[in-house]
Amino acid sequence: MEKIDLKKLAKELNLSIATVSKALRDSWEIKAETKQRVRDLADKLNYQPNPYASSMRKRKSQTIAVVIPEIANNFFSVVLDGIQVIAEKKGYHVLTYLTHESYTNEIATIKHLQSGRVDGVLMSLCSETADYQHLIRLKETGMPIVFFDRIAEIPDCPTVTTDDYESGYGATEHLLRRHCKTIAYLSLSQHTSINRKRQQGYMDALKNSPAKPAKNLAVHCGDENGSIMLAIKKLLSKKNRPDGIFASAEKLAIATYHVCNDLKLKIPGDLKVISFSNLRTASLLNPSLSTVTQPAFEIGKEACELLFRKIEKKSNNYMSEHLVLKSSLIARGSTGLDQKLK
Amino acid sequence: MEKIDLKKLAKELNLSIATVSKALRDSWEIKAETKQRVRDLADKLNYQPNPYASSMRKRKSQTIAVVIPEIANNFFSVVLDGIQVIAEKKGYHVLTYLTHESYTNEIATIKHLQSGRVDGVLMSLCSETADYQHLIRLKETGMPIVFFDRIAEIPDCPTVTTDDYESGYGATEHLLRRHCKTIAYLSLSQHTSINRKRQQGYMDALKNSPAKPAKNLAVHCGDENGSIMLAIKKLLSKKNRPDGIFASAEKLAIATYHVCNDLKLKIPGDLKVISFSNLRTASLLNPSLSTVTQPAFEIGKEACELLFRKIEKKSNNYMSEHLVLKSSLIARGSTGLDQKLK
DNA sequence: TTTTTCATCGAAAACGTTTTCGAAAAGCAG
DNA sequence: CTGCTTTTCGAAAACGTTTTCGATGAAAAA
Repeated sequence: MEKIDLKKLAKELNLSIATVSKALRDSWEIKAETKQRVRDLADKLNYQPNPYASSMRKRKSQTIAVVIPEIANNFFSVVLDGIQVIAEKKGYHVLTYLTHESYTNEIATIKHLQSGRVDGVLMSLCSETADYQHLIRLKETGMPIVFFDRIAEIPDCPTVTTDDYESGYGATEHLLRRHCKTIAYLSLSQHTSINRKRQQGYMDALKNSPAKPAKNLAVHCGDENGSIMLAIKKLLSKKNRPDGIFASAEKLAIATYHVCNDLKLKIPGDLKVISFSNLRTASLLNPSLSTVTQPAFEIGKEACELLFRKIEKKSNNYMSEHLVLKSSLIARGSTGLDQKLK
Repeated sequence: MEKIDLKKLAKELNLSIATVSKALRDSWEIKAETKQRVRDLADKLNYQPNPYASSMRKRKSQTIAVVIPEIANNFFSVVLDGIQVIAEKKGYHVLTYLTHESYTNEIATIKHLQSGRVDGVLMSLCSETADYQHLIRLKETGMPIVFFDRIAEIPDCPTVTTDDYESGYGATEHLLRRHCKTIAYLSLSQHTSINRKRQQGYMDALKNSPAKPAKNLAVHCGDENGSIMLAIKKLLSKKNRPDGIFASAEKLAIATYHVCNDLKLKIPGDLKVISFSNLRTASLLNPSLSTVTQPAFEIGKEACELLFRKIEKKSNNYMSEHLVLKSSLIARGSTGLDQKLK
């Protein structure tokens, strides 16, 4: 089964390579009968054009890159699903790169992306990233970039986010309404854009509360399981431990559940918990987990569509678009009324 | 920021393109001093070789494809993680394609892969696939293919699987030991390789049981949530409904939990449940879910390493490798003793 | 000195497309 | 029949690399 290319088709048909090429892309220069002959043989021999030769000549790769911190994560995997759906519809191919929350990985990946391997980049920053120089350089090469969720504040870069400030405010307010007196805010890193907004929402909700809780407790736990468990265990072992936790990432809530099991703390009796999460099993947990759920699939789709708009006509790259989708707060057992007495 | 290529470097350095190219790949033909000059300028101008030009000339794309049914799935996303880790280590790029459990999608994707876009393919079949002609054709073009989990029985194709028969046997045995009298087996599709083996294990375990349950109940639920819920609800509404369920996919167990909530059935009191699953929150569910857990990350890594062995030396493609990893059965609350009386 | 070897580099072909431009043939009007 | 347009096709350049092979000059051997 030898590789079949334009030259072979041309020889077989007694045509030139140019004619075969044009026939296959349905050019008006070629008469209908010839087109049919070419297509028939191409189908018969199962001709598949070499995408790299085509990319080189057209200077378009029909490929986009998705750069994300991790893939084994309910949020990112669903976002990727949304991206794939749109990309496939457009006939584009998707290269994924994982930074594993490492800044140096992110830099290396971004640097490589200058090579022309892709026509555009969809990206969510890693938790360590505090400097955007590498991204600015990439952007200056003319590469279309769309950020989602963990965005970089770069001029003229479209973004797709959720209403993080409002969600943070709402989640905190929810805990306050459930009579929490001391509410801790848990995050992976203080560097990310989403953390800044969610934490600000948390702080403002506390400030505006009539109860006026004394202080605000923001704990940045790092992104590895070990440090997370340690930080939470330390937090919940203090004499005046919080009675409410607002986790800004799913794994923080999971860790909180485990720590509570260890420390024999009852949720929601001793501690109420609400978390940003896309867990499909949130309602089946013990107790069911109150969540702020982001529309991950839509985020992926919207970000991808925004990217294609950038790719297809660079004209409007002076007006940048910032799409903000709404998360939904779903109250469940983990912030329910005290069940200790049951 | 204009694109910088070999020609620009060559002109700047008063060298030929050939020399610059060879210097950058550290050829022995070029003297050390020249190499240094070239590298310095390349670094300074942030030169990134065009991968498509390189791919064309070398007839190697440094890219592999991963074809999977879905990505928003704990198992497949972790497998992908393992794949990415190995691929990145090898300097390879990863294209992912989702079939969304559709046979026609799978065919279209596989057909496109004949184009030379990738050097190898990692694949898990979609649930509808019962015919392997498209895969055989791809293989006959010389494309290295490694199957994992849902494999195709094709001669000389390496596979990475788990001990599905033994796990199916073990899970069923576990339910029997927990005094289940009527055990149902739930699957998405009867076509997949894993289903055949797991179901065989289930049936053999029933046959070898001293209690000798009357019949075996295998229910193929389809892969969409609607049909799954319907099938399970129907199963659990029968007069002589089963008192044990062995789910061969995570989403089947989730659906079972929801149906039990609807029908006011208690797990494990009225119904014991064990499931193939990679849920990280299995232990936090209500009740905690007994699982057969596959080593997803290792599956991804091993499959990818197998693929690279195929890519790097085609010599040993007569001896095919079939790797079988062990799943682990973790007994939890959902198959615990009757708690109805508590 | 002449011949051989070695070290270093460049010219050019090749990878498989796409596209520009010109050529040939055919149709048409005058 | 002549001049013009239209239709249909092919030659060749280009995309940015890699690699083969030959050229050059200098050093080593004769």
